[in-house]
Amino acid sequence: MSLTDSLRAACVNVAGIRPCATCGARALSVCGSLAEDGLRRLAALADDVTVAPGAALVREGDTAHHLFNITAGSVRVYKLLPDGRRQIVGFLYAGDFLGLATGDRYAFTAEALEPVTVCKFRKTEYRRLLHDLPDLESALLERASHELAAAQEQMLLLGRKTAQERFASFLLDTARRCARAGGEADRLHLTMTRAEIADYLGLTTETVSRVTSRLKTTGVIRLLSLSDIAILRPAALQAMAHGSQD
Amino acid sequence: MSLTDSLRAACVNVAGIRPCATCGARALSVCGSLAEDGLRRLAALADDVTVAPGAALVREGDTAHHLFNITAGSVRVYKLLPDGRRQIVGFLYAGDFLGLATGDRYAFTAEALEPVTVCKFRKTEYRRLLHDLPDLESALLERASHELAAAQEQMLLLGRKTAQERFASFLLDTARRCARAGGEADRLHLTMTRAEIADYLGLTTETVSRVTSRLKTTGVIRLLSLSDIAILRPAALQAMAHGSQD
DNA sequence: CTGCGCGATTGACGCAGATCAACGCCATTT
DNA sequence: AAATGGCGTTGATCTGCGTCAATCGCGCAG
Repeated sequence: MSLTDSLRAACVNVAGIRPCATCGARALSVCGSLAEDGLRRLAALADDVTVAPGAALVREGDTAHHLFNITAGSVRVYKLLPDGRRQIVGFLYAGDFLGLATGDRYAFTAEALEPVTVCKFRKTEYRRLLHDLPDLESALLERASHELAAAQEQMLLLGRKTAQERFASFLLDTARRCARAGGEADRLHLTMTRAEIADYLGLTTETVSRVTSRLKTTGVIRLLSLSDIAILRPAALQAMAHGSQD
Repeated sequence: MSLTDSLRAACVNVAGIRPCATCGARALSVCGSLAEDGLRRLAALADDVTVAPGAALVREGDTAHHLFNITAGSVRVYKLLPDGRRQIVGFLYAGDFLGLATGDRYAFTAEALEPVTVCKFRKTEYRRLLHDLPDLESALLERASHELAAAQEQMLLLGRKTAQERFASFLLDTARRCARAGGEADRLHLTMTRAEIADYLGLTTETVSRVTSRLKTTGVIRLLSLSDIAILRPAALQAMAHGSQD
């Protein structure tokens, strides 16, 4: 792995490729806050890495040496209880930052759902750079604020919403993200399995499946395939997500 | 209220009182990162406010004009569903910062549990100050990271833990906080009601009460009063919190 | 094409925790 | 001291979702 890394780094440096210039995730990411000069300094620290589906970017309990910027693909971030119960605390996509909620050690595991590419940074170097680039630090703080607000919304979901309300909220969130990434509204693509959705929503796969069927038979959504969903009645879904009856 | 505020502000300025110098919360707070000069500039923006029990610091949906630093007392932060279901997303104590997870509008309500004192800042002014005081911004980012990690831990609790595991986790967290605030380990003081604990843990008051009784009869804890608890078997509580049997 | 295997769906049943209800405790008021 | 009211506890019952199990459907290897 470190061999692969150094090969890539070498490639980037030697060939003089400037990945940031062509990076589709830049506009969505904290890097978007940086001017030419800052971007160059950031790029000098970045290690461009590809991760295969199922492979881990970081593991819960490991010493937190690195930070990541997702540039393509999607990632599951989760915590485990000793007996194997899993809570997925978030899914990450292009533009998302991984490692904000990190102290000395990672408190979560992050694994690729699809082929993923990331910009990988050494934490020590990144920290030094933050000191020099206040814009980057502001952008990170901004990002952290949003994540915190999202986390609080998820606590409301996990603590107080019914299965149907949870799933409706999840579909709307996902649709919003897909739209922001350039998809059409009322259309969404899932990169994770039912089991992963369940572990994100604090449910079981069976319950996720039942709720999906119900939304299908009531004409609120339509399944184009297992992983592609059309929202037929957005208002109804919205109402459900916020706790109105059926 | 704005009269009270201006009187206090005047008092601080005219009488030359420097509340930071005597502030018990400074060591616990982001202000702790500031040198003499930065602290003076921060203090110049601070409005020292007292809030009565039950009164709101901020209300969900209001335009987010202010940020707060809790200097004494405790606060409940919660979100509501339209039908009244409540999720308390956190309790705040001396040294805690309120307003990190804030965009244009507050996404939560914050109310005093006890008499509370805060340093209140105008968001616009605070932001300008952040620009000049990178140490403060770093400290805030650090704080946001910790909060995010805590939020993820709470998602694990809400999504995957049993009632007993949730309550055990809550007791340990609270005991740790009490210890950090100068109390003895294995002893804790609750500033909230059973209903508030329930709304924090995604349970009902009845379930909180039943679990408390069980821990009492199994000799894991002892109730000195309704709001003061001694942990008799910390290891057992720890095991419970992480999901071991009984 | 056929068989295999994994993920998704559907059904039957059970249980942890919610709901409903009664009561206890204690502080405050009159 | 009696009445009031808010909070906490305890018991009986109910239910949403989990658990267990069977089946389906689709992609893939041979």
